[in-house]
Amino acid sequence: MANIKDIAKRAGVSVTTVSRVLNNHPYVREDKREAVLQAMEEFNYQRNINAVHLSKGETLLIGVVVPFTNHPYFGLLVEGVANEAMKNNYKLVLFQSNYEEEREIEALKMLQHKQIDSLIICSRICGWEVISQFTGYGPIVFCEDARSQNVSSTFIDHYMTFTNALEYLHNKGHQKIGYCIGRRSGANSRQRGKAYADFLSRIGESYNEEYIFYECLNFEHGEEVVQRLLNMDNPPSALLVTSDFAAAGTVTSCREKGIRIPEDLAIMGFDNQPIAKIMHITTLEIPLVQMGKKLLLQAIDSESRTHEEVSVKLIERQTV
Amino acid sequence: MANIKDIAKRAGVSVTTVSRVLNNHPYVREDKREAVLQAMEEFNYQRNINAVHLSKGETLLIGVVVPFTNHPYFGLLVEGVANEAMKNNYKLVLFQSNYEEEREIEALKMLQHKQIDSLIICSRICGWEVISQFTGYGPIVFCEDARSQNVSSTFIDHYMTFTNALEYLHNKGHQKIGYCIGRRSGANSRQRGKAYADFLSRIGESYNEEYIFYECLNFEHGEEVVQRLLNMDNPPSALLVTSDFAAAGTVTSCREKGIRIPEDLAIMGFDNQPIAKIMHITTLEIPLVQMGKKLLLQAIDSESRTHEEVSVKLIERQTV
DNA sequence: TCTTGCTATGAAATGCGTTTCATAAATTAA
DNA sequence: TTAATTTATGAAACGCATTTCATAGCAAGA
Repeated sequence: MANIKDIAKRAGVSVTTVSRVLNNHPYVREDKREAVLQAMEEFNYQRNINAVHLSKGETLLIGVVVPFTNHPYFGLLVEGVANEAMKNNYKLVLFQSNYEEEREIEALKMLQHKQIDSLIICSRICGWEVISQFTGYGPIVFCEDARSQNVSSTFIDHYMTFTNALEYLHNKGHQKIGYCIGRRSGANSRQRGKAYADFLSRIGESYNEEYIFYECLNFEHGEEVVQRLLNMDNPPSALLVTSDFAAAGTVTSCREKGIRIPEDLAIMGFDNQPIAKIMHITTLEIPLVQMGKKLLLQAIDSESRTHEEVSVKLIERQTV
Repeated sequence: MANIKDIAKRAGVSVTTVSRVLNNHPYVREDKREAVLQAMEEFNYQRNINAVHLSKGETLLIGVVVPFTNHPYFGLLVEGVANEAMKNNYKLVLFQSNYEEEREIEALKMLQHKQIDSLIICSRICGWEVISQFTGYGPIVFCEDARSQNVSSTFIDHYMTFTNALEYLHNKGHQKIGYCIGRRSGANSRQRGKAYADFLSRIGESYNEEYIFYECLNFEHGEEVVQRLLNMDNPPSALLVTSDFAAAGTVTSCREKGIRIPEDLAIMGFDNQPIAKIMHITTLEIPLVQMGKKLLLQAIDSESRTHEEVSVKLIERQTV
């Protein structure tokens, strides 16, 4: 394959001039520019991106760490990131972590090695003490409240959101409220857990471990929830389900088992995915695509560290 | 940041020796190896990946083109690719094409520029005359029958599969059968369309454009299908829905509208996603994760071009 | 003792584009 | 007309690791 030198020779100019043409720098006489372009055409010249990267020290590649790629929550988030990346001429390198710390570290190391320019971590696993070792290598952006860290973040105030949701159910007359969540650990889960505990003590209910359902990520997990519900002596009358798909699964399974919604069980979803609309699920709208966009913009801004809070909106439908 | 030269100087050896240590080449005396390792430790040496790429002419990056990232079909497929990529020390560069030809070409150009080592195209848009211009730059792997092309592929015989599914419904007593599909064009859609037309003429039914539903990708599209069904004078008695999520949406919507399944309408899904199991949807199991794995293995095999046919399995449940 | 062959090591070439620096030529301002 | 700019261009340095080639030392086999 022809390289810049061949083009220069062919066009009768220096490599510098070719580079100027390549990068649209000024100060190239029109006839020389033409000659260069023609030579490139003639040799079907392709510039070696790796040489460009080496030279410029940047790759136009941005890493995105998600626990799963085939989850609707991260699907929408990544879609938002991907759309904005496209607009800004960046490409995405996808890391599926499966919530394994090692995978996240691999991504951080790619940042360190400058194989990617920045890194977006959608659901952090590593502790901050690990993350902080890498902050010097490029922007790291989080999808959680990271205001105390030297990184950028786009986040939702999960404590407040969860509190509001619980209050809403309480105002609708529910006293026994449970919730379904994706994972036990994680900053977001912790915030929600705290909001839940605080809420319970405020309304004078005791904390019932049985009312919390973990690993509720997808449609299919709704079935397990209902199964456990059926085995309870004193089941909750309302459930906050932190994923519309899990909520939809729960609703579907309830219908099958003859549990009336919202009479026997009120269900509130999260995200406002299309499925929630179709199934008339009351939910909290989280602007995932918009968040993805913000995340990417923060990722490509290597100058400043910013924190953006995004607010959610209650969508009232028929399951509460 | 320290480079290989600094390390060499510090360890009192040549850069070649450092490179040997770096790449586990033989012929380095133990004490020198130690010295190099220590120097690397001391300077917290990170090798410049871009220099490695430039030098080696490879990137350990594989591109994956999907129309949407947040679609369960591609979600599972990419998961399969991602898992296998991890095992083989490759990373993925994700291209969301939105079925725009230009996006696919961008990916092909990255292959051409050697920014990625190979490319997996999950749902081709460009014509073969375009693709063939890029086959010389690295392996391009397709998720469709591409036996006639100089590329690798992992595919399903959609003609046969669709035919079998139609026969199955026919054997169950259905004469008026319609189908829902993602997009109008595309190799797979065409194969299915042909199977459908051939089937109709075989059973002596006339082709009814109304019985074909396009843009059926997700749960929410099921509702539209049912809406259209309700407006028909002579609706089909069975529907082949080429996505379990769309099938699930259809089932849900039918229940809401009082259409009994399978009595009034038989529904057969595709993929055997978890949602199909929960909702007892009869479906055709497509081993997406396994296909993803095969795709990746083909992508990293730069020597040979192979074609692997994958077979599907009928999962009988309650919607037919 | 003389080959042959392996072990060990480094200099230099290679991959390729960008950017800095120096210089020359052409304008514009004074 | 001279000084100050602006325009135009190229040589060389730079980013950095890999790999080829040459060489030297040493051991085993003939």
